[in-house]
Amino acid sequence: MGVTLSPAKALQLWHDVNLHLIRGDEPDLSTRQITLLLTVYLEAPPHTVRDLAAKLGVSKPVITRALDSLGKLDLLTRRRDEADRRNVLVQRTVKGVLYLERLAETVGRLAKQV
Amino acid sequence: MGVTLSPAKALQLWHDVNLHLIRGDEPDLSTRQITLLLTVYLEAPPHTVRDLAAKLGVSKPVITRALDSLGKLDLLTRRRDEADRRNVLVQRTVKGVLYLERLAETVGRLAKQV
DNA sequence: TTTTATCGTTTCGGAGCCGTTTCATTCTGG
DNA sequence: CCAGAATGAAACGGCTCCGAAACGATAAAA
Repeated sequence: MGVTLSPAKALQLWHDVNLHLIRGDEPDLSTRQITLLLTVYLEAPPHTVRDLAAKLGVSKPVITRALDSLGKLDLLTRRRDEADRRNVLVQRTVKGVLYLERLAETVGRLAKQV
Repeated sequence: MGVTLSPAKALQLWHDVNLHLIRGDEPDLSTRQITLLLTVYLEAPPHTVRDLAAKLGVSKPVITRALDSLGKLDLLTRRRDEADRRNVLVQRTVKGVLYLERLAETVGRLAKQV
């Protein structure tokens, strides 16, 4: 349960992954965007704008705009909640799954090299 | 040599650390800025603007501006190279050391919880 | 039904980051 | 000594992000 990571190796891993993200062709996601994306994929639905804003500790417009950006990239999608049409439900996409699979592979591979 | 990290744990770790960065009071650093900061602290000096730009795969003005931003935060500092006054040498600061120590502690602690 | 509350979006003004191009300073080789 | 190369910074235009406040749509309460 849990992985032991010395301070030096933690920094090296953080450096290597970020460097990989910079050098890659993938579009750059902000810290808030990647955290939002991971939250939707790691936690159980449903995900509303309000809930996501609270979980991330940011304002609702930040979520709305991040959903705009991530939606354009097909990494997430929105749907109206028919049970309560005030709500918007945030859902996963195939491209989002593939994106995070690549990210997980990268982190895992670089951790092994540390 | 190296740490084994399953895909699920890699994503959870990436999520947790980014969430911690968002929620913290620390000023948000861009991916390029944090990578630059880590490069200076992990690799041996001297560090010139040109070398750092090449290592990160970005243009020189990106480095110049990142140094402006990180300099305002006292995380890095500039000094003229007296041997070749065209060069600027990027150097570490006490605040930068402390900042990265905190980051390393955070990554290590959250990795243990994964 | 009418009023109140909730939800997500839009608007507004401000700030930061980006790449390209241009520039001043400094060094180097003929 | 002087023309050319190298270095980092500044200027320019474009894009994105941010929080606060105002807004319409929907639901719940009175």
